[in-house]
Amino acid sequence: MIPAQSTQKSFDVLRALAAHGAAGASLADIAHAVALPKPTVHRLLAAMVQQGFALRSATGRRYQLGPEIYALALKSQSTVGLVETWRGALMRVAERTGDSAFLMVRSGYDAVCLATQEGVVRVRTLTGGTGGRVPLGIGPGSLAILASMTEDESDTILAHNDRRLRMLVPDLPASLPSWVERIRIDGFAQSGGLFLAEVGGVAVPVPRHLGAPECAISTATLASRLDEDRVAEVVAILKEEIAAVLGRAVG
Amino acid sequence: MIPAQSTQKSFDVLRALAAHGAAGASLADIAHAVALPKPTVHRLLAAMVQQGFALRSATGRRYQLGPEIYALALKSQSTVGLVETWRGALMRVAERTGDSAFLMVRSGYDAVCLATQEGVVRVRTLTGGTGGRVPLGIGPGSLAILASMTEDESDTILAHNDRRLRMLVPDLPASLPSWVERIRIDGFAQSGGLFLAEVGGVAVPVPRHLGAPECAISTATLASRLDEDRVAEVVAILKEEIAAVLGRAVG
DNA sequence: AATTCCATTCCGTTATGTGGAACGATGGAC
DNA sequence: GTCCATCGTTCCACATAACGGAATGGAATT
Repeated sequence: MIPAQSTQKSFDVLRALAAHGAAGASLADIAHAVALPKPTVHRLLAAMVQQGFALRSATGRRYQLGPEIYALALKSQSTVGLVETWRGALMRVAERTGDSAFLMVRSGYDAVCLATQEGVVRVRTLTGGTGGRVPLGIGPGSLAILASMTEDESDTILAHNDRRLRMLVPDLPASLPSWVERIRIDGFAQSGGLFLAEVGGVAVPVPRHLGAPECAISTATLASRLDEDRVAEVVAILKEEIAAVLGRAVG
Repeated sequence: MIPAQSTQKSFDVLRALAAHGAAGASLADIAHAVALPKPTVHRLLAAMVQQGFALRSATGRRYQLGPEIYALALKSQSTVGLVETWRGALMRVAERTGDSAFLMVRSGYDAVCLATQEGVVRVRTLTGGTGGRVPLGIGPGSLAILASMTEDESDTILAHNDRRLRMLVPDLPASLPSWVERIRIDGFAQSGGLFLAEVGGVAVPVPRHLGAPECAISTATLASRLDEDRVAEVVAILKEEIAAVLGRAVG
């Protein structure tokens, strides 16, 4: 494994802070979320507060993300650029399909939602909106991202995520890798209704280009709206809009 | 000092990544910026790339901030809320004064600029725009933030930043603490033209409220536009707009 | 082809983080 | 007002995990 294990702990704490809402989280909450003893988390949080990565409430019993994260994000030109690049496509997809559209990007072993465009039809999604995350391996956007990598890469990630995925979805299909392979061939991913039965979605991977991370454009809508013909229709729209942004055909 | 020293190193690396532009930074660049040996930085970056906090170019020789930071920022409700809260005030300040207006917030030992509203007059500022940072102790916004803390706190921070401040401004006034004390009494801070001679600015601290971090609203303009009367005028406008947002008088 | 700069791996050393246990603070119930 | 449960904080002996100098491998530049 890659070294710098103590670093991981801080990162896990950051994500745990993000996962809790505006109300913030107590030390015990976070310790539980990251499965580390309280003294360890206490030490990490103290350092993070000092550096502006975390914020303590006046009472001192609640923590939340600090302004440093936001300030760094403002300087993350490549990601800001990515969002700007695709916002127009999301708007057109939402307009043309009537469903909600999402920009999903790989971040470590997760897919995160960086931008959303609500359509006429609004549903509760796996990620729960902007900034939400899903382990790579579940959800159309997430699967499309896996399909945009080499088989080696996606297999490694799926192996790494196995535990987490099974925790979320007990009856996980036996062979995700072959499912991903199928997506590579088809050129799109479709929600299997595994997680939220009423909700369905479609995603098309964005072809790798100039140092940008792996990403995909996806939609979410009511499962009942997604018969076979409609899937083909939505996929075509996604491919058109991606092609329009990249200036070349997507296939 | 607070423990978790290895955590600090990752944070320093993140800031170094942010400081470099869209072009990214090489391993050697970063190692130099954070004053750590290459193998150490290499290890940290490997972990950060794996977690999505950093991004490697296709060639593998350039690093930049990854999407994880942006995703976390989207979930930093308190900071997002802060920016939303003050954006209107910035617009009105820029409108009424004709100068540029800034929301400055404390983040660790720095003041960071979270939002900007350009006025008719545009100048180069200390922070260099949204996401920019300055050590607490220099610049009107930064000084106003110090003035909004207890004397103990501001003195501790000034002592901590002494080295960095002297590096930026060789002829730093002997007693910053008493200058800050003065700002507490006056209720506003004014740029001393220490850094950029042609540029001047004014800042008013936002009174501490409901768990929000220390912050201030500041303006920047041509030094020539800032005679004594004008300073009083701009300060009055800042106080009015802050009061309007907080729903109570400032002063 | 030679040179320089940069990234990467190795590995013995030790500084660093670790976390159980004990303590102290806080707030809610009665 | 007292008791109790929960949470946050400090301490410290211990072992792990990070460290970084030196050597190696690659890539770009002359």
